[in-house]
Amino acid sequence: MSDAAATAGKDFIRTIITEDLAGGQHTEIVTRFPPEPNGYLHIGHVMSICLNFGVAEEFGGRCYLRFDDTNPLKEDQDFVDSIKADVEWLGFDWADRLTYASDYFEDFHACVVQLIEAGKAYVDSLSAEAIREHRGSLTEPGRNSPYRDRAVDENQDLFRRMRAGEFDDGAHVVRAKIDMAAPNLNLRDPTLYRIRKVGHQRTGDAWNIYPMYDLAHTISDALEGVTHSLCTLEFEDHRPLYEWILDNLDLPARPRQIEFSRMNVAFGITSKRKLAALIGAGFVGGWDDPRMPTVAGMRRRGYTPGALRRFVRSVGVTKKDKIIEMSALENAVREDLNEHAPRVLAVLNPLKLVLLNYPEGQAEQLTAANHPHRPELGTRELPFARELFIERDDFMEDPPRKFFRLRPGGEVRLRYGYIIKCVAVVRTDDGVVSEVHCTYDPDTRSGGPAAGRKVKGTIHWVAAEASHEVEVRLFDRLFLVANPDGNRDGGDYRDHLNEASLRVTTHCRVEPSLIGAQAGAVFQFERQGYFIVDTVDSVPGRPVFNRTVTLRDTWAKLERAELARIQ
RNA sequence: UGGGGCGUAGCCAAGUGGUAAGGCAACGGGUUUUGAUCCCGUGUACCGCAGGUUCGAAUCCUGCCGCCCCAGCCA
Repeated sequence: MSDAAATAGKDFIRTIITEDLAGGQHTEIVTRFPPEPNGYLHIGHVMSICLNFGVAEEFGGRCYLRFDDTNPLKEDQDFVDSIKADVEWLGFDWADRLTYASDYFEDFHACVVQLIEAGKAYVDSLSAEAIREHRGSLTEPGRNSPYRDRAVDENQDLFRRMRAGEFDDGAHVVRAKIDMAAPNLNLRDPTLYRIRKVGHQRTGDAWNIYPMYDLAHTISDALEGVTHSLCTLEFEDHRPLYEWILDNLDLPARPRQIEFSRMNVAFGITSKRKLAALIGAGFVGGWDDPRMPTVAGMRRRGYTPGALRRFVRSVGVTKKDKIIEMSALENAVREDLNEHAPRVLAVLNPLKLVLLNYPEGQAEQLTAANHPHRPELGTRELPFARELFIERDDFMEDPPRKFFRLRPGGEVRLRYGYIIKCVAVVRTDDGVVSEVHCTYDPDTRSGGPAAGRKVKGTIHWVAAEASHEVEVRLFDRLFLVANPDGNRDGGDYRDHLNEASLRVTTHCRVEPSLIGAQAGAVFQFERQGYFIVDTVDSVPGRPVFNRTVTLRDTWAKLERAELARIQ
């Protein structure tokens, strides 16, 4: 168990489960994660996955991965595959508990036959519009359908013929007979089955009718022996219907539905429809675009399962609407990556640096640690030479106060190498600095006689010859406002798109050890951030890097504060 | 104006009658050949508001206010 898990405390759901176990209501806990295969999993789903699989793990129970495939119009096998891959990647194991609501189509059908027999369900032949009119409104009760009191035999016959495909879509529907005046709209004779003469990705042409969510979900839970059916707040209103179904059918178990609030992360959206629209409009490259809040996107971005699980754990489970600040997610990512990512030297925006007193043609290898706190991760050799590249941002001709990187006449240490002093600047015709000339102090090499000499700053570098040019992609938030989904002022989420969310740089320079990096490998580019070798666009010998997240940057913060002060 | 939920610091979140944990953020400081990491330290949160019960209430009662969800043959 991680530290985060240990300090997270118990949420109300785990408290209920603990009590149910202690009180003998259950001897084993069974949960399920029931996605509809109609889109990619996103950060919000991660919460539900971690809760359901996590609870099963912690209490020694079982968790089903069940696809809620009751609407063949919207669902697709591709999504099934991506969801399985995502859950697995997050580190959860459903073992032999991979199921589909469609596995139970025959059971749902039998249940409805049973309800009809008991006079608790009927075939309605009103049109969809008429049913809507009869439903009433939030403040007015509904009216009974003229078909509500059809004879049991007629209902059975009609339902049989619906299944047989004798009617067109929309001709009939079967409804639960509950109460058209119920204040809870879900109880105003909810639809249980509808005709849809379309093939299903798993059952083919076997069915002409398909069950609705409430029926399918409740019965599936019961058939699988689910003890705690955990879902999000918007289903709270459905609980009375969930219980009505349980009460009126002869089922092998009685699950309890418990609702918790969804998790939203600021500056993002999780609506599948809107995410799909971003792809459709070409604003992002696909479901796995590293800027997407999808599991696939975050994976490609370099977020790790450990980071995501840590994050979810730190947020907690409650019933309060929440929008978590990005910093909380980034903190979890940094915590995880800091521990695991090997350090490496790379220059994002190169500026040529020449060591005037370093012998022409000389070259040497400097030893660098792969991780500052984990010596067992070893060291590597860094080629050093007369001509180097440093980060353009690490040199300023006329720096502000407290800038302790390189400046004319100033000294700085080259990471793992020597202390150097800037003696001259070369510029192009239009005045931009093209080269920095320095001298180095041979005694200050790491491990050398004057290695202990203190200078204010240390900067990273790469040898000019013995380094490689690579493409690096820098990402920023997709939206400019914290709650783009909220459209408080009638605005649309599309009005808030961050046009600068992707920056591609092709002239970055990395140390030679990186050239053979495997796709998916993660590194810390010292002083800059964490990067992953892109799994889609990298080719052997030519890695493309995605920046997962920057390092914390107190200098940038100082600069911003200073800027704010001046203005 | 029907029903269902929720309201503890900027964002999360403990707490369930005995006088407000923790994390993130922010702000100081120490260590540091990553301005990273690590380590210290800093918050009067009128516990949505107003009444009430009680020796004592974030916790119990009443009223009010604010926010979210529901009128798919979607899930």
